[in-house]
Amino acid sequence: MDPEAAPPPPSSPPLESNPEDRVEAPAEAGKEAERSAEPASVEEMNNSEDAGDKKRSEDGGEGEGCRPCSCKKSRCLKLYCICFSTGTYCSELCGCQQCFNKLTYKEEVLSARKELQLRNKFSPSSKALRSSEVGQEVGDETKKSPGSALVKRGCTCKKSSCLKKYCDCYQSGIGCTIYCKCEDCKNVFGRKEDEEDYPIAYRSPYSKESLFLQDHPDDIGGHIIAQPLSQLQPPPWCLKRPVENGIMDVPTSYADYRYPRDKQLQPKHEKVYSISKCIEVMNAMTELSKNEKSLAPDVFLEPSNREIFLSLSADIRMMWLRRKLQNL
DNA sequence: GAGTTTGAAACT
DNA sequence: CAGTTTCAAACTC
Repeated sequence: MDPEAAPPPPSSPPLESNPEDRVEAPAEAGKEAERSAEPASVEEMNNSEDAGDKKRSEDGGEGEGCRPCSCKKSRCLKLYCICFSTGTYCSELCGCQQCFNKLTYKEEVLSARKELQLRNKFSPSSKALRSSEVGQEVGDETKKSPGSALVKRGCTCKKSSCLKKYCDCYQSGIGCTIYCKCEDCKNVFGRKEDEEDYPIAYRSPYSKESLFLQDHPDDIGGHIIAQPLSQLQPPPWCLKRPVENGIMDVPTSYADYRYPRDKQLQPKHEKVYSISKCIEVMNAMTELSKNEKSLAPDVFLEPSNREIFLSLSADIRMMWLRRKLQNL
């Protein structure tokens, strides 16, 4: 068979069905009201919806929040498809071909999901975590703790040393864990082998025994939560309580966190939230004027300011810093 | 942009 | 369950 040659919409079940089975109009044809006219064929559909000149913007469409895919052969009905794997429909942002992961083909999509669920495959994969929104449309299971799904699955990198985006953990900005089966792991966000080596401040607050077994609002399953190095942000759980005298307090809810407090942070804090790092990040903020940049170091004299500054997301960071500058 | 590499998913 | 193939994304040139 030639999947390139206008393969039919998948009959039920779509995933393993014979692609040569020609399928008539999509079952959810009624929903086609959204469109002015239903394409007569897949090819037409793709021509109309997946045209090469389609715009890729940050959001929009049915698959809002879905990271655009560009599947060619999977018809976006397999886990290869990032949109499908995250439980979202493909959108006009996607560059996929022969896509059936659309509301138009809801039945096919649901059928594909169901089949995977039967095989216990349709839980949010690591890919789901790459998406800005997870579990928009998938089952409750997905919504519960998507992060833990990644954690419990872990990565199995062999050649990338968990230093490239091939690694799900790395791509998600989290460290590898005991659940990972990676080889030669050098994940900069934390490594499974030598947990003792990476900064305590960057470790999960969970004890190893209880790791992944607890739910927490910010939990992504006990993984070390971190941002890409370029952003130099500490894990969010470090920010649960304000910094006092340069020592980051441990959240009360993490009372069972076993790492002794005296080992925590005092020296690490200075290192992680150093003035130089703040300035480094600030220098990259092109929107800041020279005048603002000259004043900002005064804000960074305060350790708590440094921590807040480095912890904030880029857009908020700017607002926060400007407010601080005004208050100087 | 084309070709290669990589790891996950699918298949046998 | 292990090995192989397929797939799409990441990466390199």
